Formats: sequence, C-alpha cells, structure tokens
Amino acid sequence: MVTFSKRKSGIFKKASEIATLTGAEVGVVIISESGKPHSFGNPSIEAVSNRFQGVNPPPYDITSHFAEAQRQERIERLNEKQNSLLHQITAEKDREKRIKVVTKEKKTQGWWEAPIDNKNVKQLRQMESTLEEIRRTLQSKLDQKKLARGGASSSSLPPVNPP
Amino acid sequence: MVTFSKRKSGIFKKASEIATLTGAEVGVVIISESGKPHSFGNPSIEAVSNRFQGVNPPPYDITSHFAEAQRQERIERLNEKQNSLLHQITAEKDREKRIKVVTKEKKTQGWWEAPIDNKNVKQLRQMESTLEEIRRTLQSKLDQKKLARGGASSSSLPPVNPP
DNA sequence: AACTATTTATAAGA
DNA sequence: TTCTTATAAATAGTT
Repeated sequence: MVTFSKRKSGIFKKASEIATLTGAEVGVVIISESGKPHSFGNPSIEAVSNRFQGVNPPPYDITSHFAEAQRQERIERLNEKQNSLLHQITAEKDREKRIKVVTKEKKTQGWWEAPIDNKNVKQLRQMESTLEEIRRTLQSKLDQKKLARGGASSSSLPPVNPP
Repeated sequence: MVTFSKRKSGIFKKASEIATLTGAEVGVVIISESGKPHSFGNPSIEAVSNRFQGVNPPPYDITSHFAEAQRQERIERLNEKQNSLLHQITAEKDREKRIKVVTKEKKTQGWWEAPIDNKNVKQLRQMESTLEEIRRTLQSKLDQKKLARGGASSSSLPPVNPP
C-alpha cells in the first residue's frame, strides 16, 4: 500500500513533467488492487480520453489515413505487450532463483509446491473467457463506430464523420 | 522530441512497475505535440479504460497455486509469444511501408474508405487474448505474495459504476 | 510523514 | 535511435 501510494505520486509527477516539458497531453488512470480509481490528466483526464478516442481532434490532419493510424496503433500495442512480456519473464526468472535458494534452506513444503487446485483453475478460466468475450464485444462495437466515421487522429474508440 | 521519447519510456516503465508490484491496473495515454497517440495499458488500455468508466466491475481473488514444475513451461511459452510478437511487429512495419506507397498512388478512394485488413486485426486480437490469459494467470499467482488490504487514497475519484 | 542509503531516471553529448 | 556518464530524482526501508 505504501509502495502503491509512493509510486502513484511518482507517476503522476512524471506525467505532469512530460506535459509541461514537451507540450504533450497526458492521461493516467490507476485502479488500485482494492478497486479504487485514481487519475491524473493534463489538460484533464476527460480531455485526453476524448481526444484519444477521437471525439475532439483539434488539428484536423487530412493526411493521416485511418487504416495507417490504426496499424500504427497496433504496432505500438504489440510493442507494449512485448515490453510487458520482457518484464514478466525477468520477474519470473528472478523469482525462480529466489525459490531455489529458499528450497535449499527449507525442506518444508511451500505454497509453490502445493498441488494445483483444479476447481479454482477451472473457475478462473471460465471468468477469463467471459470477461474476454465482453471485452472483445465492446471492442468490436467501438471499432465499428470508428469505421463508420474515421477520426482524424488515430487511436482507440469512437465517432465522427468523413469530410 | 528526444525528451518526449525518453520520458514516455520512463513513464511506461513506471506504469508497468506499479502494476506488477502492487497489482494495480494502469492505463496511460500520451498525445504528443504532433498529435500522435501513445498508450500503455495493463492489462490493456481498453480494460483499464472500461473499468474506469464502470464497464467492468470486479477483480478476481482466486487462490490457485501452481507447482514449481510448471513455472519453466510458462517462461518458455512467454518466450515463444515474444518471438511471435517480434515477427508480427516486423511484418506490420514492412506492410505499413508498402501501404504508404500504394495509398499515395491510388487517390480514387478517400482515406476514410480505406479497407481494414480484418483478417489481420482478428489475428492480432486473438493473440492479445492469449497473452492476456497468460498474463492474468501469472498476475494472480504473483498477487499471492502481497497483502490485500483496503487502500487509502490521495487524489482519488468516487468508485466506478456501470453506465 | 521524515530521513537517507541506494537505485534509477534523465540530460547532454556523441 | 542507441550508448555513455555525470547529476538529479525516485524509491525502499526505517523510524
């Protein structure tokens, strides 16, 4: 909790800095483990969110092609996923090292040696499927809206009309 | 521009860290001065956005423990996915170049009418889903080690509600 | 919340 | 963009 609080402040500060330093618009949303939402936005979280979703693209750039913009977004998303994976792999390997050390010291059974709880795993997968489907459905709807309008700026969600 | 790039990386890294470290969900959207959108999301920018908007309520606290023997397998799977991502990224970038050339030649069609490669979108979505599942499984396991207590809040908003 | 040892991020330059 | 490095800032651990 202390870590969360400290780091949240750190991120918000960084977000504020990049905004004033480079003139970028930044929006950050953090939902803590307990489910409470925390946000930072410059100019405001709503403004950034709307612009990201293509609602109000100030400088209308006729040269940007929708398909290209979306492709670029996908590439960025892939890069994010990749970075995420790298972090996870690193974390996982570090963890493994630690576990090996502990295992040598203690011959008692630890939680990581416990048998798989199939009931819970099954339940988890079911929830994942459901949530994933919801997410996909929403995304699909949003994408259709996007297709129907073709926003000037690129990105993720909603509507406008072709010139 | 260099500052923007460096600091953007810094923020994304911090965002990734707070997510891994505290189990929080984080979404960051940065729109550069030139209007180009950059985003980071854990689990995904859509998931965080949706949850922030109240679309997607609860986190899971399923307590399933996986045997140490399976850890290595997961790491290998992550590595495979990562390689897959690298190939996808390369392919996407190459294709983007080709498309840019084509779209400059064919001006009979408006940019808003540019067809989206649905096959590719579908493929990427599928991959994201898979990655998402892996990530969630790992996260759930990693969360085991952390204390789950109701968090305090500094600049927080009221709890999210369904639309 | 304050302190501080340590780690990490960053600006500047190449 | 990547690399290097001196310096500034962020953070974990502790009180």
